[in-house]
Amino acid sequence: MLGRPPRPGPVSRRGWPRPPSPPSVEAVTGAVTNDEVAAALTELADLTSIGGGDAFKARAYEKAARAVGGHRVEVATLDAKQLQQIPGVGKAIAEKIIEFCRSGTFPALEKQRAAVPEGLRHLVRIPGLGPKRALVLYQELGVTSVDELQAAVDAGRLDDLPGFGAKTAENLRHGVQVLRSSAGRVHIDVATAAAERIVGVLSEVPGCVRCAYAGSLRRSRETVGDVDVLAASTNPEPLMRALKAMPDVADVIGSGAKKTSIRTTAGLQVDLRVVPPESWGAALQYFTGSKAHNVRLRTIAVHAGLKLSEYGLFDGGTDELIGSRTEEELYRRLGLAWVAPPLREDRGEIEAAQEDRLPVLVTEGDIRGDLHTHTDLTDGVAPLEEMVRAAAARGYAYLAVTDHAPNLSMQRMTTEKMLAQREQVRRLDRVHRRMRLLHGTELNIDPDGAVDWDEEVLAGFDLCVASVHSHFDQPRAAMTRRLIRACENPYVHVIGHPSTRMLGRRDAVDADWEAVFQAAARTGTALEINSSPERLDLGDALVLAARAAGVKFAVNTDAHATAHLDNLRYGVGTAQRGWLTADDVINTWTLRRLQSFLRRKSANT
DNA sequence: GCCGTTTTCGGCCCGACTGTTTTCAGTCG
Repeated sequence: MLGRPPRPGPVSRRGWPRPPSPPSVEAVTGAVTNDEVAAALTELADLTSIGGGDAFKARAYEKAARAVGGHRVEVATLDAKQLQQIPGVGKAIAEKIIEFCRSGTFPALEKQRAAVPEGLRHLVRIPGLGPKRALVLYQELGVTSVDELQAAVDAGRLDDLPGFGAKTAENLRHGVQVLRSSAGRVHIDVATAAAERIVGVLSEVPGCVRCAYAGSLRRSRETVGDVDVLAASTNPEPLMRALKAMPDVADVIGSGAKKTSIRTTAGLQVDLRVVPPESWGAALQYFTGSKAHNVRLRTIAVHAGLKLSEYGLFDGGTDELIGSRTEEELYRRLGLAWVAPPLREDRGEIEAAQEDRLPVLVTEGDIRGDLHTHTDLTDGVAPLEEMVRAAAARGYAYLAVTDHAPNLSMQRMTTEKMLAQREQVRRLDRVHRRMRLLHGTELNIDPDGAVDWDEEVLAGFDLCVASVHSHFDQPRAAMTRRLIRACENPYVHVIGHPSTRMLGRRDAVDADWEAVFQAAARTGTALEINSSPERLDLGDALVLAARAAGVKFAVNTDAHATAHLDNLRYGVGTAQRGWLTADDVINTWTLRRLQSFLRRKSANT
């Protein structure tokens, strides 16, 4: 299918996670998750487009992958007929899914894997490099990995390649850097899923007194390099054995009496430490970090004539144990209130804990509704009724449906479709007595800061989110003006994913954030904390700055499927890292207070 | 490969930007 590259040699297969083959124990026993099926279909889509296959076929696989990934029922439990009820899944894809659930792979996937070097799939993750040019690089230069691309760029081997000019080479160089800077780190949802699975298994091991994950994951960092799992037991051996025996362990990096390190098939490193039950609090505190926070704590201990380690808090002179069983005890003995893990970054939390003025952080339970969701009217995968049902099942008091507006033309939204949806929303609102449905939209902020539709149409929405979806490279002054003008629009209530960063793929836009925050605060425009694990936008540092400027926030999921509503926890984690209380977050408010905020916006500006 | 006020083929996500060309292909959202 592909032309042979001029430079023969073994194809590098290092570095990229791929579903286990032969199938894992889980796959054979039928416990294949929707995410795994979606990953296989996505891989097939990628390989198809890179291999120069039918673009529409690739798109069909992609669409099916998204639908499966967001499907509320485990597809492993469905038969062919039921599978074909999922939009985008027909006879052929249903067969592939069934075969995948049975054996962990299927013939079309294996055929593509054999035809396309695996590294090429990773090449197209470089911003600005798509399947077409990745294929050219492979066929003409034999490039099959990011490393080889970097070498080819550095050696000037792209210069003679038609269609690759100096600017392209420079863009690729920068793209490789962006990709590299995220190397080895995984998104928080992947790490959380792995950590919870492991904690679940280890907690069942006889002799396990306590088990939890610590590290940056417990602090709700946006990405994590590895997962730290902590267990308390007087008998570590069975715990170590249980971890090494888990089905998705790819290799054991090291294993001893106190610590075992493994790498999962997804390429994630997991460190398990087992401590005596009486050291639990000290160990949990120590392994949660951050390093900077712990350095401060140890300094405080030393000044008090004490010594703090992962084994406990000791008298500096006599080495007598003063405390070690719980974190609360340790902090109290050091004269501090217990500090919630997301705050432990040495960003003022030590002083606040000493003076007993730590914020009461917003929690997932405080959230009363989601203000940014999509349906299959635009690029979501679930129909309106399903999204509404799923939100109601979460016990929400309100839900805003905010499909894309016409200016994002790929979504083919029209005023007619929007008005028809509004009728549907009003009708459903009468059915769901306990949950108020708000009809909203996600407007597109154009390069000048203007948005879709005229005032008359905009005035008909209950709530408008407005977001940047293009022209990310505008100079700082223009981008700042653009965002401020969006804030000044009386119909814009929330700025969606304000920095537009994609973790590991795209940097935040360049703007004078201080000026933007002041505009948001002045105009009563909330800034979103987008809970998608690929965004988490605003990020914690900007949240801190915005809060200081008096900004209010909306922690939304931007759900494109019912399952995405569960991503809320990650947005809340970021809000906590930004020191936010429930009062800072408008979607913790009662419907009445929220509506008053929305109305005041129009009056203010 | 999916889908259908169209019933079995022919369309499917459209428009803009970028860098490269000299009229356009590739990429992105």
